[in-house]
Amino acid sequence: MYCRCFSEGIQTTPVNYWISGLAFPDWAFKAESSPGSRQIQLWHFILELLQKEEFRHVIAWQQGEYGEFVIKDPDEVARLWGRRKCKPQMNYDKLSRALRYYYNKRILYKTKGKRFTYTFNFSKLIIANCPPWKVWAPSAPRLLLGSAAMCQPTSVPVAVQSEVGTEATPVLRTLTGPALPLARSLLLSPEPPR
DNA sequence: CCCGGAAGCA
DNA sequence: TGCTTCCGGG
Repeated sequence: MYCRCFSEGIQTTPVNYWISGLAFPDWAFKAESSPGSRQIQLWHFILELLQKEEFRHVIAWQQGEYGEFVIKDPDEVARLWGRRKCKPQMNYDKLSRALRYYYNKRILYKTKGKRFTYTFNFSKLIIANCPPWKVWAPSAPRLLLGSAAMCQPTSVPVAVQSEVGTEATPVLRTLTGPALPLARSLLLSPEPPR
């Protein structure tokens, strides 16, 4: 039977994604970035929900750890995910199992003690989806601390891209506002907490 | 709730 | 490969 649920729920938005007001590289959201599967990825979908204000009562970023988010309405998130994937029997139990598979892939980790709360590992997410032609040569001087810094995100503030080659910490000092968290995530997170 | 093994599916 | 489904266990 033909499934038309793709047209329902959340629409697929084009370019320029924003997370809590800061730019996020568009290639990180492209399904083509993940070889082998052109289906929508769960982490992609979660990011999509988080990006939209109309779902703030369902899922939202949490103050505190950067990348930390809370699923305020697990049933609704599962319903929306099931709609997108044409799996009407989806529920939070199954969805959370899929999220748990991200632990070993280091895309997500659980914030223990906090209910329905997970944290994105942005450095892993970016390095895993950064196209090869945008990854700097390994022979290039190790200017930054983390492996994610090998990437050159397209939508990151110009100040980061241009000055990132000199010194890391002065750049962070010059950055203000919402750009800071991403810069910190990229520059100061060599390896995420296990 | 949260975890992760196991099997199955496209 | 990236889930989906099911489930025993903590």
